[in-house]
Amino acid sequence: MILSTNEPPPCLPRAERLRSALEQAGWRCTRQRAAVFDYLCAVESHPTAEDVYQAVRRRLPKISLATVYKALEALVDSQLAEKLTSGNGPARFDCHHQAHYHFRCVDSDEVRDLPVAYDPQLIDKLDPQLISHLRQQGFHVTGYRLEVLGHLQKT
Amino acid sequence: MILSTNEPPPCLPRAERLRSALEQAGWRCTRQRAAVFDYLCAVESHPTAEDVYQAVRRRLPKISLATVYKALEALVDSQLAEKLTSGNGPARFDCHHQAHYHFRCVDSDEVRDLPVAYDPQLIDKLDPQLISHLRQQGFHVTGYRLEVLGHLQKT
DNA sequence: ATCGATGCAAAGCGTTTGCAGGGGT
DNA sequence: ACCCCTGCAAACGCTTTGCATCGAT
Repeated sequence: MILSTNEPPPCLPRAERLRSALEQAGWRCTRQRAAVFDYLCAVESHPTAEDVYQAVRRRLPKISLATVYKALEALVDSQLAEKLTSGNGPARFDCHHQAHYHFRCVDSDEVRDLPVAYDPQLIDKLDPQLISHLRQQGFHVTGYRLEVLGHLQKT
Repeated sequence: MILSTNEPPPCLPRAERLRSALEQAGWRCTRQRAAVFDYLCAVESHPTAEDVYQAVRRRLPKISLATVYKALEALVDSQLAEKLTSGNGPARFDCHHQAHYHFRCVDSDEVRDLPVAYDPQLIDKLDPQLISHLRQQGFHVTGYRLEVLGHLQKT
């Protein structure tokens, strides 16, 4: 969430946050996973697994695409990253751990974060009875996902 | 949109609506496409291409899966159906032409329509300046997509 | 009669898996 | 030393494509 300024500051440096989150989820902290995480944190866009592979290869020339996929899986499982599958093409990955919204280009499938505060109550605002109404029908609501769609001018 | 009662009544019977929409988009109206459309309109759930194939096969035993994919493409292109790609598995298809929201089961990837009125102004309500702000940065907003996430109890 | 649509099979793309060897704890 | 992780290649699931034939207009 870009504009949000009242969030707690990151208590741990990135490397420590990575290690503790991975280990808490039962994964080891390896060079490959650190390189994938560093790249994800460094870019504005939300790259595909192939994008990550091409970038990380410059630092670790022997890394394989399968390892990138497994590193991304470990990061997602450790809640350090999110997997975005709404488009037609390959999945995209996002390391911003605060809940937030996305803009998606319907032409290129590119994704960007939106500079708008995330509203945890949005579903209730649509219809205050929706969540309890759904629960009665066997739907247990855990969250929601909002994507703004449109065209992103190529520059 | 299940609960919406103030929408215009369908002016044309389903078969005519199908034919005119397909032809307007430059597609022919064939038995296979009609069978796919009829099935999509008949079910509550949002089936995958494979689901459609298995169902339509009972009416047209010689239809192929490739034809189902091409029929679905024609229906989507003719605005008679929508392709839902947000999950991890195969795409799902939806023939309800009114804009609406979905519930998605994070376990099974099943999708259902939500009985809540679609709000065209929702993005403005999040932040009245968001759309013009995005336009200044080269993002041209055309719409949005909202999915409620949760668990759907198996019955 | 024309030209798009069908059905079949093969290829395509993104992703996952099996496995032998390597590296983190 | 243990066991997880890596890198390679092969398999996988979903979707698209090439092509000869069929069928809608």
